[in-house]
Amino acid sequence: MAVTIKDIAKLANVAPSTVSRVLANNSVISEKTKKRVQKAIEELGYHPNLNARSLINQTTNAIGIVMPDSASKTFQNPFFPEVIRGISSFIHTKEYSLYMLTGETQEEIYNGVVKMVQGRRVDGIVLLYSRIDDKIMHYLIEQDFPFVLIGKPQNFAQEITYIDNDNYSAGKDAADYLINLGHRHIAFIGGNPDLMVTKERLSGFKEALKNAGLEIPEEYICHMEFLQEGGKEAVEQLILLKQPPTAIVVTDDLMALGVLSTLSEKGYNVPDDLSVISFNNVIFSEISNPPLTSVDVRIFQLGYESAQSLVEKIKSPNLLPKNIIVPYKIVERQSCKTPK
Amino acid sequence: MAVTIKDIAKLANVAPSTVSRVLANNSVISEKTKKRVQKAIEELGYHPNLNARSLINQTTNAIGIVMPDSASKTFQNPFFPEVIRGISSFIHTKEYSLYMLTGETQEEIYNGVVKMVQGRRVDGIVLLYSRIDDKIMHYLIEQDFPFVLIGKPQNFAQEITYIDNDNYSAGKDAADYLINLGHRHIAFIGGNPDLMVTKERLSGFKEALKNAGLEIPEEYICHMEFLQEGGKEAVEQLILLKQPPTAIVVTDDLMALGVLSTLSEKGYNVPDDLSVISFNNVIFSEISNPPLTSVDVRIFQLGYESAQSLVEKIKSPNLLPKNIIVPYKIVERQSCKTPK
DNA sequence: AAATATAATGCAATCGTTTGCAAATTCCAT
DNA sequence: ATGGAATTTGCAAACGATTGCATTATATTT
Repeated sequence: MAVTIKDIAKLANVAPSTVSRVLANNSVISEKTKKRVQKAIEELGYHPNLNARSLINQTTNAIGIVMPDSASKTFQNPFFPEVIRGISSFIHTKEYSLYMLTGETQEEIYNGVVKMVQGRRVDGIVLLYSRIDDKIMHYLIEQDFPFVLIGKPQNFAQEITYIDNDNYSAGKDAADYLINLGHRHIAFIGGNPDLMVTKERLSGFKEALKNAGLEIPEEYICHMEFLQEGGKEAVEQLILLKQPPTAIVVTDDLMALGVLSTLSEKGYNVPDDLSVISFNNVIFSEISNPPLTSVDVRIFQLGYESAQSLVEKIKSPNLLPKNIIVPYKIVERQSCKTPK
Repeated sequence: MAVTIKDIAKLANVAPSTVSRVLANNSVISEKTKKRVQKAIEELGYHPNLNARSLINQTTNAIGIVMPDSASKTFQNPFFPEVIRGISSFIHTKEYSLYMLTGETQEEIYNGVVKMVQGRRVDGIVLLYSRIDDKIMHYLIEQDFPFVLIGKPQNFAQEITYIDNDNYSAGKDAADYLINLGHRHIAFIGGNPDLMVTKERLSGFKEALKNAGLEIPEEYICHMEFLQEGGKEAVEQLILLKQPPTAIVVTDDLMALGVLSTLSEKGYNVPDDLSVISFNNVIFSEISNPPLTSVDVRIFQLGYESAQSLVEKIKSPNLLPKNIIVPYKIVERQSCKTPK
């Protein structure tokens, strides 16, 4: 049987309440008994039962992180370890711990979230994605449960604390980058169109082309899975067009990898025959062949800041929502070039 | 205020104990009241408070996963997301949830572990690494707390449930692979020498060279960080030797990446000037330049099986320990070749 | 030494469940 | 109708902490 506060009390010859107070470093306890109790704690190797504590305090000192659905696929994307790293890094300074929720379907995750929330397992939640019309987000709002969003919410932007890049501008900049290189036929390969990132980057992309007076044939816009295979499929379609693009904006490095390898299989050279720019600048974008020009969105910082905002929000629930926009930067490598 | 079992009881006009029993689907409750209670639960959107439950049941339905120290670095290695994916995938079928523990120093993690364990936050733990003389493992053994190890324990192998590859043989096979290609000067770049993986792969490596009657100059054995930089440093030392190796065994793909890029910086061609074989076969090993010949250790399966063993162990604590050896396979790509 | 003020401790209720046991209800046979 | 068994339900004590309030011990003043 585990050692409880009562055991300490008995050993130190005080009441449990006294022990509790020395644990809380309550100043009302005399130095003498404080010492005595601490010795007992030391001796028995006591550690408070966190469940009991949570029960009475209505607080857990844990935060939950919710991954997008089909975790089994999505976790392959180095984006996620990197955000988590950022989150971890912050919460560690605040003595919070980390609950992780994954799942294959949205339904499964939704159930996990209500269990977490109503079961009082965590004090707050960070959503690692922003999906259009997301049931989970609605639920959290309705429950008035502390949460922050990595990404931009579709609605209620004023009422939600979120951490994001300016993905619209980033999409625009990426496209402009290619336009400035002289490209006139630029395609877009995006991930799940229900995700706000995809949407935003796409509208930025379109805006840039429009400003430059360029056409956007419908077939130039593809939406695929956020994985290598997604990139592969998209490329296979694009190169069959009568007027294939000379450049592609890809919304995710992992997809870009698929693009690259498929292109090389089919005998195309990047960047000589086709330029590719992508997003996230994850660890392997510099080691691909050729190294990818990619928009660095500072994933770690997204994670770190989101955790920070969440903890703030937990501590002061009626703080006003805030939005943090993390800067991005195009890091140029060797996958883009002026077209022939 | 959250809705509790008492609210349900009041609404359904029964005692809390009755509600509890229908929740547990206790057969002693009549169909009629069961229906009534369920309706009330539905109506108020009740979900049990998990802390209260844990407190009385002495069980949490959560497992903890413990990362190696310096999480901020180590998490960059795709090995970890992939094990976690395996773990997640299993525990999801069992309605367990996931606690994640990271930290910069071993001390920090140790404290996290005792907090988790004594604080009764989790029912069991999976250690994602095996370190020589690991304080945390000793603690878990001493506390008789359910845990499993990914990797091979240094001692007590009989008393600990662990999931591992046969890293000794894998190291041997990797070296033999190079030997069979005709290499006579083979170096070894390993990660932290305190980790059992490193140790085992190294002894396999040595055995192979010994059997082939090859020398192993001391400078041929390097121990570095499990990161790209580690690979970089090692290479810089190796190429300065009067007799530089013609092939290298690297114990981790990420390090191998550093090896590859450094080699190419210095004007060496892989595999023409130097062969490289590494371990883990993580996602990017096929997209590096050149694609890496790597020993696939089935990371996902390591995770999946470990979770399964842990849950078994939690449910039947006096089950005998067992060891699961997951098969590995060398997947040949383009980083190895017969020396000139 | 008594009265009062102050500091230190303890009592007991509480958080939201579960569960052994007692009490109440229903059922059936007489 | 009545007794007794079988079926349902409720009471109350846990689980291990925290905390407002009462109480006791100590210090201060007269």
